[in-house]
Amino acid sequence: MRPAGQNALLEAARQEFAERGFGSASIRNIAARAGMSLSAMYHYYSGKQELLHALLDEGMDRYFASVDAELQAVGGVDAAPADRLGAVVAATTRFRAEHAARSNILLLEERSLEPERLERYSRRQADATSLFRDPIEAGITAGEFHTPYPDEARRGVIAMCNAVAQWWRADGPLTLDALVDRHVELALTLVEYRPRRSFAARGRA
Amino acid sequence: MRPAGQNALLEAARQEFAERGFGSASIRNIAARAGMSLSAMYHYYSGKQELLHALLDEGMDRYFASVDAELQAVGGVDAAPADRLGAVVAATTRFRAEHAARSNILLLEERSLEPERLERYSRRQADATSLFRDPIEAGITAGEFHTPYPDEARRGVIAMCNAVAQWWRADGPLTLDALVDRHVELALTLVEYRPRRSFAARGRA
DNA sequence: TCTAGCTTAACGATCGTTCGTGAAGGTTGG
DNA sequence: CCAACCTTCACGAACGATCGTTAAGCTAGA
Repeated sequence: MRPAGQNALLEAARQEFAERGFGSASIRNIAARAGMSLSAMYHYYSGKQELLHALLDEGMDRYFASVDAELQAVGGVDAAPADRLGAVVAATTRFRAEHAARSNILLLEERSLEPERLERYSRRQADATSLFRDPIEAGITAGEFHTPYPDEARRGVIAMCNAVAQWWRADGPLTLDALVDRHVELALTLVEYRPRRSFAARGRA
Repeated sequence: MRPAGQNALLEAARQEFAERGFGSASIRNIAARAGMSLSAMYHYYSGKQELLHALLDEGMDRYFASVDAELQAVGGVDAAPADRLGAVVAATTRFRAEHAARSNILLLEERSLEPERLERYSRRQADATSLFRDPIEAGITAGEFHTPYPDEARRGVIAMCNAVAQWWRADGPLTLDALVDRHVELALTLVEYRPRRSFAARGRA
């Protein structure tokens, strides 16, 4: 369990970074938002960079946890490719919407990381990419996805999900549940999902 | 025609903003990159904000010019919806790739604009959105696009195109021409483009 | 007594901006 | 023709403010 002060600090930094961007954010504002003095912040984090690093790490942890949970819910790695891709798209869309500030920092502030920290972050980002790549390739191998461009389709699906953090609003006309469903459908459309017909088609009209 | 010093200034600011972000960018660095003193910069632009504003305006001008040219090439507003959407997707993809720095500033630095300048920018952004919306709705009306979710499909297409500015590299494995073709195909897949069969199908096998 | 948690005060650096100056060049009035 | 004047473009120096960071010390609980 994290100390309460540390949580307040992370939350304050998240808001400040998301609103102004890392460069324009001031650690004095962050400390004030967290209800503590500037130097108290230094008791928990050794500087502005480490604050960003902690935010990115924590955001990644949460994201992977969300996707893993959704993947397990549909049966894990043994599930059908369409179900796995659907789970990843659903979890990602939901995460971008429910954690917009977190997501925007993850997506936009990569360039503010110092080189050695960027390396670690890039590794985790590659892991996130393969969450989409694996089921798409499995679907193509299984003959259920027919897109001729799996790489570009994957990038398209990821971009569609990520963009949610920038436009979706809880008080908007579209509920999150509806959006998630539509994104799953659109993703399957993009990879040209057409399930193989069973040789013994049962109960046809 | 813009003075040479002004062009050098815009180019320098574009690089600096794209690399570090508006907040972390220093106008001293920008002036140095442009090969002039800090005060000389103030002769052309009244401050950091106006530099950003000029960049965004110039970027928007160029983007609309690119799309308009591509639209005219396929026949303008009278062209078939699929051709119009294809033209917009092609022009946008190409612009994001060929003007990555410009595009990233357009896409990421909106939040650094002061309120009154943001208003103008948002208006132009809405115009850009309707470049995609109009042909998609025309395609649905014409019975050629069958997606049940035109709004989300539009957002997906736009996000796919925009993401190009963040990942495509000229020295990568994928040529720009090939990427443009694939994006057009993927966009038409996403809106579920299925051209109406002619009542008088000619020359069928 | 020790330490975790927090304070105020201050450091040097850099920030965006402003000021005063002046060289160069064209324009105008006599 | 010349002198006065204006505009354009550029410079170095300095402004006050804010930046990230550090130092030294206080306080309460174990």
